[in-house]
Amino acid sequence: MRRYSGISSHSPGDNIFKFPYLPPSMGPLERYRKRAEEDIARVLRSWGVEIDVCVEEARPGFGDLTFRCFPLARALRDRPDSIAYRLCEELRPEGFERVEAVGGYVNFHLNRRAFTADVLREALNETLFYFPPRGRRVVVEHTSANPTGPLHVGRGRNPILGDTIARMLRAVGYDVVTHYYVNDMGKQAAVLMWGVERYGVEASGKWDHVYVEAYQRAYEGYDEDEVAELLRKYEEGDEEVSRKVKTVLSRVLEGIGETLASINVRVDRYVWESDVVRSEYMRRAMEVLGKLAEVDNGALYVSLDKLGIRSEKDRIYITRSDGTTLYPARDVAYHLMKSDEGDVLIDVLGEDHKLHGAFIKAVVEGATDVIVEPVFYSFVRLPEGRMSTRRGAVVYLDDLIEEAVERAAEEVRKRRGDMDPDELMEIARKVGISAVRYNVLKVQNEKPMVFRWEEALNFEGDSAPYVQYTYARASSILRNYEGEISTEPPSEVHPSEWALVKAMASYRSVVEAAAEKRSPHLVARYARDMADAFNAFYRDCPVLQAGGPARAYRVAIVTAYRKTMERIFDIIGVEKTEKM
RNA sequence: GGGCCCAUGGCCUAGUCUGGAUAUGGCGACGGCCUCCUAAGCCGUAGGUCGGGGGUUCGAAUCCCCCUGGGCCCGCCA
Repeated sequence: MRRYSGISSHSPGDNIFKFPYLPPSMGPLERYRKRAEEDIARVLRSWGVEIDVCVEEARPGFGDLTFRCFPLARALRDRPDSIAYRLCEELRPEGFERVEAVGGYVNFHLNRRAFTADVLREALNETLFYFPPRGRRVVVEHTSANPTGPLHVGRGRNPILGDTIARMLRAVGYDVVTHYYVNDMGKQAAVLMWGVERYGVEASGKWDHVYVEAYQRAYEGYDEDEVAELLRKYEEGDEEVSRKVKTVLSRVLEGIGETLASINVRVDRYVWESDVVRSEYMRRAMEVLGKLAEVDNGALYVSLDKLGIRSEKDRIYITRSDGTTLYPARDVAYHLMKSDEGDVLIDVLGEDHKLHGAFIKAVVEGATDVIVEPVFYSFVRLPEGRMSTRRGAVVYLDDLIEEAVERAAEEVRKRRGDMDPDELMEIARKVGISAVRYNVLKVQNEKPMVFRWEEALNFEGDSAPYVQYTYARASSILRNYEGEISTEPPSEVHPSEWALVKAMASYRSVVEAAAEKRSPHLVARYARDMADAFNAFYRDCPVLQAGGPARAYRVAIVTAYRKTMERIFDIIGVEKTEKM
C-alpha cells in the first residue's frame, strides 16, 4: 500500500483552520492521528519545545503512523534517532498497541482489531464518507468550447477534469454549481454562421457533427467583411441574425450536451456570452476595468505590469477603437456574474489561457471578495502534432466513446457470451465510458498527453475496468452470501485484510487532499490502490469458504469495500457494475 | 527573443507544493497460476546516471541557479 500524506489536522490548508465554526469531522484515522500528535506535543512541551506536531501515515513496514524527529535535532541539540528513542520512552498514546523508535522516526502501531472494527462500522453506516457542509459555494466552469462543432479529445480533458473537480468538492461538503460559458459572440461563431448561410447543411444525426462541416468549409475561405458584418449585427441584437445564430448554436450545443451526458459530465447552467454582455454585469465590468485602463487610439487596454503579471505581452485590450468590447472585458463581466453565485470560482482552462486566467484573477479578485482559481491542463496531442477542428486533424470525443464501448462489448462477449444482450450492452457502456474517463483522470492535468488509441482504450492494468472488476468480484461474493455480518475481527487481522482496511480508512484524507488541491488524479490513483488491496485480500483471504466467525467478518470487509468504492466511483464518474 | 508549463527503466506514469527510512505502479518482454468466492485477475524475473551541470543541506527526484529538449503564450481573435 501507498502512503498518503493527506492533510494533517494542523496543516494550514486544513478546513478546520479556515472555518473554525464547523464541528470537527474526523474519521478513525484522524482520531488516532490526533491522539498521537497530542501525546507527542505533551512530551515535547515538558521538554520546553512548543511546535506544531505533524504525524504522517507511515509507509508499509514501518507501523501505521509516524513522526519524524529530524526537524527537532537542532532545537533539542540531539541526534534524531536519540530523540526518537527518548520520545518513545515517555509516550503513552491511547489506542495504540506499541510505539517504537526506528532511525529518526517514531512509529506508531495501531491496535489492529479495534481499528478494523472502527473502520468497518463507520464504512457500513457511511459516517466514514460524511463531510459536514462547509457553507462555501463554488462555481466550477468547464468545457466552454466554442459551439462550432463536436468536442474533440484535444480538449477532452476539460469536461472530465472539471466534472471530477466538481464531484470532489461536493464529496467534501462544498455547494457546487457547474457552468458552461457559451461563446456566441466570437468570431468563430460568426464564421460558422457564414458557412451555414453559404453552404447550408444536411440534417443527418447529431447537430454538432452536422454543422462542423459548414464550419470547416467556411474556414477554407470566408469573406472577412461579411463575417464582421454578421458579428456586428449580432452584437447589435439584429433580430433576424440573432434568431438564426441562436438556433444554430443551440443545436450544436445540444449535440455537445449529449456527448457530455454520455460520459457522465453534468452541466448545471449554460451561460451565453451575449446575455452577459447585455446584463448589468457588463456595465459593472467596464466600471472596474475603467479604473485600470489606459487609452490607445480610442481602444482601451490594461497594462499587465500594473496587475503584477510578468509577461512579455504588456497589455490586454478590453475594447476596440470603435468601442465594442473584447473577450477579456466580457469575461470579467461573466466572472462578476459568477461572484454572486460562488465564493470560489474555479475555471478549467487550456494551457493557452494561462495569461488570460492570470488577468481575470487579478481583476476580479481586486474588485470582489471571491477567489478566482484557474485550473490548467495541457492539450492532448496527436502523435503528429496538435489537433485542429479546422484542419480536420481530430479525434472526436464521440468517436472515442463509441470505439471504447464497442471494444468493451467485445470483451464482455468473450467472457459472458451467454448474457442477455441488453445487459451485456449496458455493461459495455459502463466499462467503455469509465475507461475513457479514467484514462484521462489518471494523469496529472499539466502533463502533456499524446493520444494513442491503444492507450485511450486501455482495459487492463491501470484502468477503469481493472478497478470495476474488483467491484464485480466483491458483488459476486455478496450475491452468494446470506446471513449476518460482523465488524469484529474474530482473531488476529490478516495482513491483506489490514492493508485493505487501512486503504479504506484513507478515504477521508485522500479525498479531502484531492479536493483542496484540485487534483483529480489523486482519486484515480486511490481507486487503483484500493483495487490492488482488494485483489490481494481476494487472493489471500477466502470469504465464503472461511470457517466460523471469520466468514461473517470477511463479508463485512467486502461490504465495506463495495461501499467505499461506490463513493470513489461517484467522485471520478466511473460506473459500478455487479457483473462483467 | 521573452514568459509560463513539462522532462522519472523500451513506452506511459506516481512521488515534487510540505526535502528524510528500500524511487510508485502500469504497458511491453520473459517464466509460472483457472477440479478453488469472476484469469479485465494473481505470482515471479529482467529493466532506473529521477534530462545535464553546479549549489544549499547531516540528507535532494523534491529547494535555488545555469543549460538542453518538448509544449503553450506573446492579436483592437477567443
